Amino acid sequence: MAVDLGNRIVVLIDMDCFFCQVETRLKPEYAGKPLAVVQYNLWRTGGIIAVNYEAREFGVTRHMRGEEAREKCPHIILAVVPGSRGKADTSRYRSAGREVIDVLKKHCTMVERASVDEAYLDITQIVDDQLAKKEFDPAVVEELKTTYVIGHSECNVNNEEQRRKGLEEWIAEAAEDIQIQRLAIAGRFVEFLRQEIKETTTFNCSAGISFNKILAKLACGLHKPQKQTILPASSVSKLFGSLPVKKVRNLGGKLGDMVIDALGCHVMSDLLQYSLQDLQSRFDRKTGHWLYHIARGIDNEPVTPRLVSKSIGACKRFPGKQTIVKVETLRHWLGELSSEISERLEQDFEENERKATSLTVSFHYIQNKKVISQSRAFALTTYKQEKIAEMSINAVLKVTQDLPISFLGVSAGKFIKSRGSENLKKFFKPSSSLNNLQGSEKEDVNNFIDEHVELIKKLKTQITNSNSSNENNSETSKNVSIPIEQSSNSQFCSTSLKINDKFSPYKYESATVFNETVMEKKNEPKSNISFFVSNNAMLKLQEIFPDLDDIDLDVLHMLPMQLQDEAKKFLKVKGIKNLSEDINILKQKLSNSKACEKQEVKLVAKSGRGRPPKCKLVVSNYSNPQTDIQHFFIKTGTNNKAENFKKCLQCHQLILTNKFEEHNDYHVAQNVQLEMNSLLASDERRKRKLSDETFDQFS
DNA sequence: CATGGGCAAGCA
DNA sequence: TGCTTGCCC
Repeated sequence: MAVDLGNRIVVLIDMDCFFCQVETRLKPEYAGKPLAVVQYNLWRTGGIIAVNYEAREFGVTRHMRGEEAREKCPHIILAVVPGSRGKADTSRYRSAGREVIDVLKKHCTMVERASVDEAYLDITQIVDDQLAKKEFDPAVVEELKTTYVIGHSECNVNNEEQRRKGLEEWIAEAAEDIQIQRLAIAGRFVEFLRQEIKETTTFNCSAGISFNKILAKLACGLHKPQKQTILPASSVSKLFGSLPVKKVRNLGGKLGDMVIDALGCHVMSDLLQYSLQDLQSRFDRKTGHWLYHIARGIDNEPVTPRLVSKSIGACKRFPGKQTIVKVETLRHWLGELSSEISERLEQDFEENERKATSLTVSFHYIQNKKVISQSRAFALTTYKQEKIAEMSINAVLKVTQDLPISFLGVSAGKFIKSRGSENLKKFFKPSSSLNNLQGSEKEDVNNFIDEHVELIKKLKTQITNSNSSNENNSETSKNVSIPIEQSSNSQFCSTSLKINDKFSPYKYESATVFNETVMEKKNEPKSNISFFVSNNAMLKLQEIFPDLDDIDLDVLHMLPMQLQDEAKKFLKVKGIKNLSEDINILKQKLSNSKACEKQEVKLVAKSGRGRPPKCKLVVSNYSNPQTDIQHFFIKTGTNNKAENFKKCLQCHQLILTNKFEEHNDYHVAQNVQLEMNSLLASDERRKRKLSDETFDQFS
């Protein structure tokens, strides 16, 4: 029978025993041997946080101490998480996780980083495009070399014969079933992705392929490691007939216990007997609604494109005898935690061009033998370690006085884009490095300014006009842009500024020497400001001149030769007439989008091979993707009629027809933003040291 | 004496 | 904003 779970194809990519793989890449001699990763190793040989599959054979699991693991498996290797500032530091795994994300984002625009080693992908468009382009060929079965299909082989067993037989049995029905075709094409694509990950990072992973996040996640876990699993809609009911409630994402904790205890539901299909009203009365409205639908395999949570985390934090527990009782000790640890996040925030600023604006200090203290958890949040105006530490210490002491402290955490979040506007002025204004420039360089810069000052003023006027129609003082805004090019193989020509850490707004006071950061072209001479030329990026003139009415000559003097050349090229091909046309289109777009609150107009230089570059305008934004996009979605429980909705081809959500255009703008903007981020980040990473890492084959 | 460190999101 | 829950390794 036909089971409709919607038209999305959602994938979860999940690295196999990730921390173990990272350690094995560093020390290839670990390959093939039982291995666990522990945090700390003084007390009972540390706590195990990851176990490889060789060690699992011996019954070693997480939640064990290193000691216990040694009892079960005497030859086990216990790799210790690096220690820094007196605490475990997991940055090694975070950057390894980024490598994986970098591979994924090359092949898919809708990637949501769900954890350090997991990502959800919405590949609906990719699959349907492929299927539209080329008729389905059952021979794809030959490319599904590590694919299992639920309902056609036993779960939790990796048996090649069974796998192959089940797969062929399933594919045999493909001719009459478009959903089989779609999933098979998806499977082939995911095989490809996993192979790409393997080749570029050495890491193995598993994947789940289905119609939504919950099912993809579920499927992924059923044939680990190094396998991928397709969960067709028609197999859901059978699977749920024996699937323990707690195996489903979000039901692994207290809610799952409540479902079991209050309803006596032990497997998912037990939930089917309850009506929506039943569930909503026993739980809250939202939870009841979710339970009712998830019991039927329905989950509408969209894959929200996001490659970076929303917060950066560091914390440490001080259990038992280690509880902090002296102010001195408190100062020490908050100093260490502040130091770590300060460093990580600076790095994040480099990689992601954003600034955290909020700092939250969390702490647990003990009063009357009870642990009390509290947190305090502040505006974050500096990344200076001393300031962060001072704020944190004051906040904690104010509450705890002399009470013992068992936990400390510092976390920064509420990021805003740091490009453009006043932040750059801050970097440059106090700079004394102008003196470091050679005479000829100065001259070049001055010529550049003279040549283009009129043009810049005109641009400024246009930009201001465009912005004034949408004045709003909200600090968040929305990304709205005009598509630059649909075809994927078209060439773009662009230049973008990249500020390295010495330019951080929080460090500029002490920055007198500027490091060079040249991306893409490795042998370029050193310069004060880094930049890159890419074949598919965009020129962002306003980043160079954030406030065109208030150009600080010192700023312009600092422009490197390469940038000047690029800028000249750009400005020569740039015509005001062209620009004003684009601004008109832009204005029209903006007036349609009431969610757009604060715009920044940027120039995008586009050039095809053998034809002159052309300019387009892009309005870029500072926004929170979730909150913005969700306002377009259907509110469940409202009585909207089907004809009022239109389906979005990008995220496959039903959108209110009258919001559709706005919604679409969102995606366009998001894609541009993602592209920019990805370019900046990958170039940044390329220059980062990888020397201590080895790329030998993982077992 | 004790998995620990780390993320995201929901709720009031 | 502060607190809790859930999940990852």
